[in-house]
Amino acid sequence: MKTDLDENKDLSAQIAEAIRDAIIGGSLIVDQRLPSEAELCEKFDVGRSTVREALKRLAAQNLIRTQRGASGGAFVNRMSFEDAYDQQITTSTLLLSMNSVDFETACEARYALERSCAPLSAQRRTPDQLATMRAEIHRQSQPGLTDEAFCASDVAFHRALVDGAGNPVLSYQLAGAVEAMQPLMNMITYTQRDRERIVGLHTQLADAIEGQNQAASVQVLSDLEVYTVQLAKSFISKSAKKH
Amino acid sequence: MKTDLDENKDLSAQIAEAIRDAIIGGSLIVDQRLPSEAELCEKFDVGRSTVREALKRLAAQNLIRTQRGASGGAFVNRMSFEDAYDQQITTSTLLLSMNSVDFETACEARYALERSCAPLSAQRRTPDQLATMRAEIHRQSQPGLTDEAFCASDVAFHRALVDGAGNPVLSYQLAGAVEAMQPLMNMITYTQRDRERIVGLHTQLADAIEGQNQAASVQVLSDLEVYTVQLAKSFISKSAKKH
DNA sequence: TTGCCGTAATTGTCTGACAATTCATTTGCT
DNA sequence: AGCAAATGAATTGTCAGACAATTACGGCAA
Repeated sequence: MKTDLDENKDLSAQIAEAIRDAIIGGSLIVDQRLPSEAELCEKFDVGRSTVREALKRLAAQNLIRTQRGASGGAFVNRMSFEDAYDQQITTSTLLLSMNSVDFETACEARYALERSCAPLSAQRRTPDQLATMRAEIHRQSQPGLTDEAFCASDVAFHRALVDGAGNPVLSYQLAGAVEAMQPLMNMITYTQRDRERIVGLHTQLADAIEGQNQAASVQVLSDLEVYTVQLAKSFISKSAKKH
Repeated sequence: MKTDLDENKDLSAQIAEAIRDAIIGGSLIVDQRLPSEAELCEKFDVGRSTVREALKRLAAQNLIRTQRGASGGAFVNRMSFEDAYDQQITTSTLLLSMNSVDFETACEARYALERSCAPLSAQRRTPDQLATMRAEIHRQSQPGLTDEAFCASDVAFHRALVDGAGNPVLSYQLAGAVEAMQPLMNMITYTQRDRERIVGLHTQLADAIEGQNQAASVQVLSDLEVYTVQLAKSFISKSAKKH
């Protein structure tokens, strides 16, 4: 564990970085116990609050967990796929909302990534995943569904598609792209006709996946992208007219 | 800013979450100043150390920055693409190293994602990005290059390819996939013959991108994936034999 | 053997103090 | 008047000490 420092930053940031490097570099193994706060105080020659702030920084990144009591302490956390999903979604969402990424750019990225999963999903999707897709399509056809619920179902549908590729690394990478778009999609109001069209495309997609037709699955996703962009454009021009 | 709490967690975690939600939800705008630590103490009715630990958690996620002095304080940070890159890479690296994701799975994800960028890159790559690709190919041909430097150049080459798509969201998403693979790739030793083969494929890829040949660029990436997996397999069996 | 209790270790929280930094204001000198 | 230096106030950074809460462990008694 390195104990030297980068100048001009908080002590707590320097200490957090040193420990972080030790974890990433492998000198601290998963589930290994870090020295107690008191020991870290001595080691780095700082007060306890400084050490604690450093540990909280690491905890915020899911790098460690803490436990109270005797034989408690801070332990190196195994980075779970679930934790990684969450971080990725938070980061992606903020990135899209705070950098005024235009809808088209985000949409292009999302569908490009999704198209990379489609062929794999056509090969490998489980019956369960296929059933999820069908169930979400059914939900999307229900009249009286709020726009928000429609969007949520849309996300669930695409999640199932992505998970169908059976590659957890892909699922993780895609989580951000798909979920982070939801706030943007939520701003759109869907007419009955829009929904019918989307449900139609989703059905085509599910059919392609069920029939293991890779080319068709990719093609439908492209169609869906075109339609989504068109929807967003007409929605934007409509709300511009109201002004 | 919500002040209610989820039970059974640290106070500092609850407070951090409340503020985080406020930022994500938009009640706190970019560059807006948070209340001072003293004010937050009153607002949440906790001690100063608790508030500080909460703020450090947020700082660790690049959600806020702090400044000392009068008219200092904590300010909502604009999530930059650069910050997001870094977080992505750290998370992805830990995910791969701590979950014993097998090489083939990681590789499949990486090339699937990269193939989704290739057609766009063929359309839009700037001369500058093309020049970067050529330069890295040249570097990779140099004899006497260490394996590590060869890998680093490989990453730079693929980064240029991905950036060629001209979609910052894609670049951000891909950063993790490409860079997080590097530690895994670094474990492989490349013979002269291996390098020649890889340089050959890189050249084909650069040619396809230069000639705006989308289909070819995708095909070369598939070839590269097959070859990489084969390399890794033979390397693994070799090091198994040594045991 | 089993259950209870006390002790020690460790993190969680609070309080108070001082240092360091930054900005605004005032003071003093020319 | 104008400018420079000193002063003061607000704020975060760090430290020290105390106590609470939680947990593991060992000893003791029924």
